[in-house]
Amino acid sequence: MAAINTRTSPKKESTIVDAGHSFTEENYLKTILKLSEQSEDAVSTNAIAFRLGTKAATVTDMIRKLSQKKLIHYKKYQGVRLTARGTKVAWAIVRRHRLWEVFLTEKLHFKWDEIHNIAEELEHINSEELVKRLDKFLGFPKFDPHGDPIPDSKGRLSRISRTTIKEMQIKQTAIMTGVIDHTSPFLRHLEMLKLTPGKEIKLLRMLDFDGSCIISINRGEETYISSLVASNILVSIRNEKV
Amino acid sequence: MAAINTRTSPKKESTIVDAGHSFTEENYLKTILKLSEQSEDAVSTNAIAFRLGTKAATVTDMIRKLSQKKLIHYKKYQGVRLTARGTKVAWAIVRRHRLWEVFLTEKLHFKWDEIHNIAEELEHINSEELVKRLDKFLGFPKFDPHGDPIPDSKGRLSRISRTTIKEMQIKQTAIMTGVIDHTSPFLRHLEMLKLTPGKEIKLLRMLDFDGSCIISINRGEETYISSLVASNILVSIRNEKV
DNA sequence: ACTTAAATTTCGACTTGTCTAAACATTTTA
DNA sequence: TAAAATGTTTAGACAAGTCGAAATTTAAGT
Ligand SMILES: [Mn+2]
Ligand SMILES: [Mn+2]
Ligand SMILES: [Mn+2]
Ligand SMILES: [Mn+2]
Repeated sequence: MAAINTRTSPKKESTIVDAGHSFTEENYLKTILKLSEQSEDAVSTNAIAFRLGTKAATVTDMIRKLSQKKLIHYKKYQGVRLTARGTKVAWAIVRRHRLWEVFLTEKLHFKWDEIHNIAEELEHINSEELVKRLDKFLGFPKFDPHGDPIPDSKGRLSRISRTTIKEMQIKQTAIMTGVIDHTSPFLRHLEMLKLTPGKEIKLLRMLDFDGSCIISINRGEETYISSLVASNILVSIRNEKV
Repeated sequence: MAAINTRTSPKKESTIVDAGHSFTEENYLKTILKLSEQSEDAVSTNAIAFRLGTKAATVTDMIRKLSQKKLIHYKKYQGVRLTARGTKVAWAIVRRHRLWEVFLTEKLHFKWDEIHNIAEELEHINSEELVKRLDKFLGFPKFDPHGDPIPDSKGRLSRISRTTIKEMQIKQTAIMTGVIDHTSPFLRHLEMLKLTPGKEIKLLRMLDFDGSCIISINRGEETYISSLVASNILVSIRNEKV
């Protein structure tokens, strides 16, 4: 299970600011960003190791390196936080990932559960110009196929208020704008139900004893979804402030 | 000048046949293919080292590895040749490279001298399905932006007879179908002259004392090109057998 | 043939990214 | 607050890819 992925970019061109991170470094940065979003606390060694499928010892080494490069703040045993620079670099990677995901679905017609792994590789192609042109080619999309926001070239990202179906009021209407669970089985299930970002969802009933929901999609017939499914679907309710 | 590029693909999916070559291995295979095309002889260690910007010692190591994997034939001090399998793998990489080049020019509007380095990275994204869909998206192109043939998914490639302008007869007409020199300065020079694949070229005069040529492009006004330029432009003359 | 010269391989050695086992620090929990 | 559990770092090793220097082999020259 050795998933090695090294690259010492000899890119002398590219942006002066921040070029030359290996595949591996980039994956660590992205992972730390993801984990940072999930809680205020510093990100733990174990959490990183788990998400990356490596061991804690390995993470400690990389943490040292990233810290030396001033991409993360680190004090022994205290976990890590991205620096301003690290944050910028990490978002740039996420931007590339999500733009490629749009490309794969919109242009190559991949299904939304097939794109993640390919984008996981494409995101490391490190050319400022490539990303700029890809963005334009795709029409400057604001969200990826899973409903996640794509930061613009300056790192600004459209934040919209999102809750799960579970938190909706009965008879309330909302637009589906994303998923929490990104795994293939879940995505395929949603596709089967024709429950994809952009659809209008009205919560008709929520069953007391197991929390499952009856909804209508685009004002069509009633659809039953389990509590688990409902709690993994993100929706935006009109007229809501962030 | 350490241009490292490692990857041990943990791809368990993908084609059963031939997956799981590192970036580095792929670059060696492609290089050996290129050098094989330039002469009948076995490819020498030094030639590979030179093209890859590495040292002979390094090449010897990789050669052993590739040989062990049955991708090349190798006897000490005798140079290497691709096996049937190695040839297939190498052409698949070339195919990906050239398809991405088409994408970069046709869809992202890169100039033909800017695409090589980016394609050099994209070619290693190893997904059968991705390449298949990209090919379709691009309309199954037969040639890349430099006029080089793109093998189809079975490895078949359209061979057309090509010579340089220097070998044309006076008053003869031909279609530009490629370049020998692929460097940026040369490509930019040709672009400035509007001398790109597809153009109709008529050789009007060839000067004796320095071999420079006067040609017309698409029946337009006369254009002067040096002997060096003429010898680096590939053309196809109608009604010629391979 | 015998002696150079050139190309190739072998021999340590270094860098990245990884792992296991053992040591050390911080938290829990009784 | 002291012992136990959990989390993190250190130490030693390994595979991949690379290099310089030295040893070998093949090719050339006379
Ligand atoms: Mn990745
Ligand atoms: Mn996504
Ligand atoms: Mn390459
Ligand atoms: Mn090309």
